[in-house]
Amino acid sequence: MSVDSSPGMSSATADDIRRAALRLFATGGYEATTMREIAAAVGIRAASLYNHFGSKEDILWDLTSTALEDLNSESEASMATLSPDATPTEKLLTFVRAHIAYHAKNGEQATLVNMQMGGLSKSHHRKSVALRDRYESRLRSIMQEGVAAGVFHVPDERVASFAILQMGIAVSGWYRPEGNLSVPQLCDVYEILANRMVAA
Amino acid sequence: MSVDSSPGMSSATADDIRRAALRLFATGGYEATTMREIAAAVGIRAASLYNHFGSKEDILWDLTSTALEDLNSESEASMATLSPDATPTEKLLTFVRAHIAYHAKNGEQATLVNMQMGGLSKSHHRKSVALRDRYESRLRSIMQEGVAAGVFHVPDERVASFAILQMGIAVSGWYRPEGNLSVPQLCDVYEILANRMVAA
DNA sequence: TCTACTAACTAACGATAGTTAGTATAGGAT
DNA sequence: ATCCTATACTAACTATCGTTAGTTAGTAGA
Repeated sequence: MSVDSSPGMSSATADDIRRAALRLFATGGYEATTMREIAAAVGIRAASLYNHFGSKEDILWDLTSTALEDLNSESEASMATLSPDATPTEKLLTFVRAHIAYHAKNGEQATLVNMQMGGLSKSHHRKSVALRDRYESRLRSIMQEGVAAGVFHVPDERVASFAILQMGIAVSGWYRPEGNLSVPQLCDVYEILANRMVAA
Repeated sequence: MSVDSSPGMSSATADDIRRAALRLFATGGYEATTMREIAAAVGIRAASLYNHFGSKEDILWDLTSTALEDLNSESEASMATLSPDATPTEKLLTFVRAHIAYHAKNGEQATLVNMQMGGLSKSHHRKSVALRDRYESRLRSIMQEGVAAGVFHVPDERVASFAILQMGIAVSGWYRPEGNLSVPQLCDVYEILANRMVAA
């Protein structure tokens, strides 16, 4: 028995399972998806899934934790490109650009995180919420910094943060790369909208 | 056998079932909620639910269609208060105010519509999507009118519409009436944010 | 060549889901 | 007083779920 389960090393079959489960969970929901459906999408039998993952919830947790860690690390990597004396506006726009880019390029992962976290065990759910909070608090800090510096003027900094986050998260629900907007163009649009929201 | 099922006339027990199912579906998800759980929340046995609704999906459809019709009718009622020569800005702010008020006051209904429509039958799902599209297209029209009149300046009117819709929908996920923001205050905040998004 | 391991298979288990059948009871209308 | 309807109950059915057991074919290393 091997049961990779860890998002690090993994066989080709485990990756096939991840891909199939991600698509099925995101489109049909975690509870509504059966192990037999996942197996059929991969081309094996349901019992063989247990050679790669310990349980159905293990697959969900694998996908969820990977998605949240990717989101955090891509966001942190973007922010790290800024000079230490960047203005709050520069920080905000950089955050928004990474936020939009992730949600445009990883629609299924984002959908999973935003709609299917209820399928996780209590312990995994707690860890996921912590990762999500860590991500969201980064925007809250930027917002507070801008307000304190007098360059952002928002009626309520908590509400404004949620609004910016959520309009980006929604991108994962409708954006299609084959449409008439490229990802950089989409990021441009949201940079403008976010910038207007905080400017007096 | 009576099986009211229609959102019009209904017994007190049917309303109890609606309330319990709404809460359970919204918090735990449709697929993850069992008929026995709903029944227990009402204080009856699972089989007795079938005196009031034909199936589990019937309950979901009852709640979903009611929610979408309420959303549409409240929005239309708000727009009807405007004079015929109202400006695009007045129309936008009126739409946003009703949008936010509904999502603040009806968090569970909104959550249901936004996350659990996948549990509906194909036919009911089609009707729900049509109702939702009717709602969303009203904002699109306002946006187009404002852009055509030269008073709105948005980088992409489709994206801007989605952004305004979604930042309001998200309110249903976090707003609590016992917090430090009243519904009118919350509407004020979002009026400002939406107004800024379309103003050059 | 023998061995150990991976990963697939078939078959089946126990639990639980939505649902139905049949029955009992209370209250209003005739 | 008696029917009738509404609504509750108990009991059970059937389907399907996630999961386990036991087995087998292929493969890399000693």
